[in-house]
Amino acid sequence: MSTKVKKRTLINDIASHLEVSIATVSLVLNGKAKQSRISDAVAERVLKYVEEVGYKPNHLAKSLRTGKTHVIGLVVEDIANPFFATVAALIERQAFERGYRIIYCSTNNEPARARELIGMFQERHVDGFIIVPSEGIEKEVSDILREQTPTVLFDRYLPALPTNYVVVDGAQGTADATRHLLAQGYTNVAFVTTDSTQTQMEARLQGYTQVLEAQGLPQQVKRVTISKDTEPVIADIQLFLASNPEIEAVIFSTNYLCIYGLEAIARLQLAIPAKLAVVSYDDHDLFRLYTPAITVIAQPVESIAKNVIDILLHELQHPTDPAVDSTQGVVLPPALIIRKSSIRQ
Amino acid sequence: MSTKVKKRTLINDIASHLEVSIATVSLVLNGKAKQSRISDAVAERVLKYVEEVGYKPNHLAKSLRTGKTHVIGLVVEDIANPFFATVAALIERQAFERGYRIIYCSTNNEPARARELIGMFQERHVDGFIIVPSEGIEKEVSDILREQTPTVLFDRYLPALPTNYVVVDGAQGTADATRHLLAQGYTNVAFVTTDSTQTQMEARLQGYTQVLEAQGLPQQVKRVTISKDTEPVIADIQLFLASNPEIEAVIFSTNYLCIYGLEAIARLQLAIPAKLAVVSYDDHDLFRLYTPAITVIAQPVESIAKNVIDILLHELQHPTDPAVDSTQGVVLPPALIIRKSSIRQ
DNA sequence: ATGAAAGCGCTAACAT
DNA sequence: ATGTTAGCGCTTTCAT
Repeated sequence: MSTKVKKRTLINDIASHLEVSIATVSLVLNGKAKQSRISDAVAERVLKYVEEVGYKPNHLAKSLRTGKTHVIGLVVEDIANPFFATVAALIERQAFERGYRIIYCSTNNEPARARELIGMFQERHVDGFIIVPSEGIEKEVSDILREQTPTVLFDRYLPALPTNYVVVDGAQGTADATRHLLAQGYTNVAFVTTDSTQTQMEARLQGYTQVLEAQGLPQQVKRVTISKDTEPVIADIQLFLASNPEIEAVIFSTNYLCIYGLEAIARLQLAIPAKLAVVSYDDHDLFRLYTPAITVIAQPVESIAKNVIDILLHELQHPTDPAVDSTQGVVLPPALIIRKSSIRQ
Repeated sequence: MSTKVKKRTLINDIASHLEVSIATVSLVLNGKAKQSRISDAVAERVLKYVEEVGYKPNHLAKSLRTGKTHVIGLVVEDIANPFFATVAALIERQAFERGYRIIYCSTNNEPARARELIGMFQERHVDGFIIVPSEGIEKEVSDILREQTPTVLFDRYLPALPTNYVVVDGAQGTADATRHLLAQGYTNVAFVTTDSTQTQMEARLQGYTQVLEAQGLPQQVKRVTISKDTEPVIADIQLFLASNPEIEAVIFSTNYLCIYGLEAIARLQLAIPAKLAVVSYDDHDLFRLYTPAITVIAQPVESIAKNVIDILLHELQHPTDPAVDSTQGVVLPPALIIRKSSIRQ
């Protein structure tokens, strides 16, 4: 005598209880009653009983059969970064409402990990991908494209590949910030960025370069190497600022660089904005609440999420002919939010 | 002539190419070659060819057959909260290394959403659950337990239910912080918390109450109602502080309450710590970098993650007799990190 | 030591 | 209008 655990209700149980075939049940459940000319009476009985016993179809079996999992794989750089966390949350909510689930993972910008995660998502048979691409994963992404899995990149894109993408106009954001600083009377503006050559980083740098070149003003670009260990990053920024005392204002190309930068500035005891004006990319609790509050180039997170999910769901629901390139590239405008850290006193 | 997309390699293809049965291939792939007395020669040929063609078994089929998905469902309060984000990242990494995948979702502390998510994870046949329980989800959790799905709660637990859990000693954390403030000479210490009756919140409050009672000092407890809209929360804290000018120090029971609190304090232009000393739960970039830096009761995130995943994987790999209660409750110590915001000047 | 075959639960083409 | 049945790709028992 074995202690049997209560068994789940199966489609079979429904069918035999109702004395109809399992096909009828399946058809009704999948909203194909009408087109299969199943009588309303039967359809109703099925629906009622299904509700009554709380029958839930086995997704594994369903997916195995249909080849669709209704799961989207989301590969971001770092889910603990508020920018990505916010976009992910917005995407998740919208996808959920439209019947899709999101599974997400962070690459920490390590190509090896990105490859691993994409592979894992493929093994899990995701229906589509949303990817914040690290450098050097062109091959994996093009493999996905070849298999015709709908995919949207965001935050940056891979110029070599014809993909859908949603990005923010980084050149415009930085240019706006740079002009704002010049208008405040700062003439010696520095730009602190990473050593990455990803599209969004290059664009942000370009906005800075172009404005200063046009004005014939000196440029000071510092490229920082990001490591898991935060201390060297802070020390690097600190050294840069200490060795270039002529700098009056600095723009940080990402939220985490600015966080490190604020630490460096605090150690150097430079008053913001009296000794050094500060502008950062991305809004953040810290920047709003810092004393003084930090001026930021904010990215339109709601709009990013909406565009990403709209494009992806459209492709998922209207498969396109791979022969024609129906790829979409969306570029959204950033917004400069001016706070005390960049106002000349 | 249809344009056939390149077909995935199946276990069948492997078997027929190698002219062995698919059972042999399956057995070898699952490390059961030895116990099925398959010749080393054959096993080696299989492994070599599998490697060569990059065969990846279909997880859906595998799961349908075995009933195991090797996926763990992680239900947290808010994945954008750095505390949960950090614990989630640590759990994910450890689980990954041991062959398990994590899918996670935020409840925003809404019981309805928690129920929905747990249901969704069950539909996806997760092998186990890690849950930060909202109030009022005792029924769903006890359903999970009845189905004998291994489960671990963390951050708080459900006293009515015999579950595994990993929590931090909130009473001790708050008591340490309160004693520290008293030692600094502050006698009028307030405690700002939420209106939640979750175990961790009650414990944190208790630590405060007990210390002040023991000293015969006055207590000032403010319970704030959290809403999606941040403005009323800030206003509420601001009003509380403004109406009780005798308060010399305040302890916030969560990181987000303190963030709202800092905003309120800034609006009231109260100097920290000259006019008001501040201590918060959880460490955070903002607290480290704020001027002055904020004293915090830090939770041992690595240890929380390690305990959670160890307990869960143990249960997953060594199913226990449901008749005996082998449930584990782990209580970890917090650490008081003293910074300038609580040092009397 | 290896192979044949029965399912896991569901969908959908085909029969009736 | 409804029922029968062949798989989806894999694991595992049982037979050889």
